[in-house]
Amino acid sequence: MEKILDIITEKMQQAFEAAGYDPAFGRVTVSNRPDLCEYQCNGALSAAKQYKCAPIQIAKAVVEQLNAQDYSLVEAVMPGFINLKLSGSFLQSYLEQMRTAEKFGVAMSGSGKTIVVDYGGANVAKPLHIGHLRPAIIGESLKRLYNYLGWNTIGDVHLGDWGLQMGLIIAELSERQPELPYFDPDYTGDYPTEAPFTVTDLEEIYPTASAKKSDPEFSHKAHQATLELQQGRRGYRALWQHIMNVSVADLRKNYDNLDVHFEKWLGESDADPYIPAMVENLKARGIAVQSQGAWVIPVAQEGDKKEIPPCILVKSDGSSIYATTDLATLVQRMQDWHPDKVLYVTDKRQNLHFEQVFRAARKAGIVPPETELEHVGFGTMNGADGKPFKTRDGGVLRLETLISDMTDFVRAKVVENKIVDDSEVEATTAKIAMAALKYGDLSNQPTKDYNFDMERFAAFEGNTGPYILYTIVRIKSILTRYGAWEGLPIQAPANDCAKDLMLSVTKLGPTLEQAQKASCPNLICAYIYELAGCVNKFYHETRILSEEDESLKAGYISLIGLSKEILETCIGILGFSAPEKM
RNA sequence: GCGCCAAUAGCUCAGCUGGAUAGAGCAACUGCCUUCUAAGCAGUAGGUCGGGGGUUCGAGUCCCUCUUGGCGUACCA
Repeated sequence: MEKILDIITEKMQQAFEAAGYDPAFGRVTVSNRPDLCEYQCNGALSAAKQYKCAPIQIAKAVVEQLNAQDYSLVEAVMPGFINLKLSGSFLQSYLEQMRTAEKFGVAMSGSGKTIVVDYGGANVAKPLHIGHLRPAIIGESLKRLYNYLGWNTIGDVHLGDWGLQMGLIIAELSERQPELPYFDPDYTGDYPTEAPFTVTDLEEIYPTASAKKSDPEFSHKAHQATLELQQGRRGYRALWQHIMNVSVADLRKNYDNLDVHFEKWLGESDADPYIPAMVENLKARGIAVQSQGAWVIPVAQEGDKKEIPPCILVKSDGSSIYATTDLATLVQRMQDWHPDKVLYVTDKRQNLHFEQVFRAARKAGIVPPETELEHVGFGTMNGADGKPFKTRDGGVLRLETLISDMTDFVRAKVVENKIVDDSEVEATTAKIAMAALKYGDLSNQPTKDYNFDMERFAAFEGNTGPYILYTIVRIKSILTRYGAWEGLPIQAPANDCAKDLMLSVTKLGPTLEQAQKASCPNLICAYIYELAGCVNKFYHETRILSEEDESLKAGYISLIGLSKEILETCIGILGFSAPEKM
């Protein structure tokens, strides 16, 4: 469906033209003075200079050309604004179209296109910690958004399973248990099927090893192990497989708990087979050159404001680096999936890295010009005090712990409210906790740092996930009492509250479109907060079930039913869902 | 050093290619439950939009500069 703003902008442009002015001035925007009007056009103010006359004269002339039937208000006011209010019948027919259309008439801009969303970034051998929350939540949400807009979406967790961290673990293990056969280069037998460690062990081994990086001897050992692993040393590969098995099972469980699901569980290691041919090719074509002992792809361009270091393809010790695996991963993705777009959701500190990789990928011809590459760099999540999130003893907080803390906090309130049966407490709690957590994160601009404040996010009032859920639950309660409501047609607004609600409903399409364009799920949060506010106001001002005029009542029901559907669609895109009661 | 980003109410944040009186939430105070879930609604109070210049009929928004903070700056990811 065409957006309302486009419809009335078109009419405004025609009016400008008919009045003898450049139609380009006819852009209409949502009003910033809702007390005066619903939509406004400021074009007469801009046009005044060009036509050397008072803006109000232009505005008046344009207004005369507009068809008053479409609006309940059309006026030119000083100094030259054109104020518009839509007519009730216009809104009614627009909403009725939305109600009956596929996906509420939202334009399927991604129809026939494929996008790869690279957003997990979990490292094998490390449990998910607080730092993995944002990529998971934001990535999942963006993926669902693209999917809603018609794209074929492929979410790839892109495990960190091939870099130095693997070498660090192997080196640490070799010091702790040197007697294991994995470390005996002459060993030719089969390796044990059982891993010599558990997830819990790994959780302790990696940080210990990582802390030892400053020790030159250990560091060298870890780098050496990384190289040998990548070169295929048998024992190391076997050990690596153990780490993978133990770790991935745990990661799946944790992502499932977050309701985050990947279509592909590939990792850096899966890109490895593509590396040798890619490197040889780039060397042969002169795209990769030697520099300071390494093979690099120069990516500096004319007009760079800063010096962009070259993209390192092969380190001076012969091993690959994250740029190598990212490029090789692109080779694999282009070859297997032919995406129209590849979207990376990682910490914003990797901005430069992706700039280098993207440039290198273009230069090397790995990614054709028509395939879009985008990096969504999100900000850091800090503690409630604004400082980096740490546990009391200074460690990194596990994601599991964070979720269970949030769950406990919410459960206490659910129990206290006594609205749901004992048997439903856990399921309801889980939904509310997920809403609190995800909405709390997603309602911030992705690029900004923000403070994670559990009490604020899980608060049952204000701009929070639970508030949105509560609004939905209230509507559901009425709809259940009313009975079958799905086919009821939309009616013209009965009062101001109804009209505000209807106007808000029409903004679904523009919101989703803008959120996708800007990679900003927070726009969806802001939208449903506004929509929920309109619903609650309407709910408060209108006796719905006790309305005696059955026809009027049916109109109310139809309107809140549509509102509910839209709210649920939006929270589905954000990655959570509403319970029946709360 | 160079580059990127941020600075708006006591706190956490919006502010859509410059436009009318800078908006929410929390915290504070005040109303509204014999009526569909008060996890709600309505209202009061609170801001030299970091400082200073400039462009413009008009600047939180654009340009310059300064201050403060965060981040990045080839062999970690």
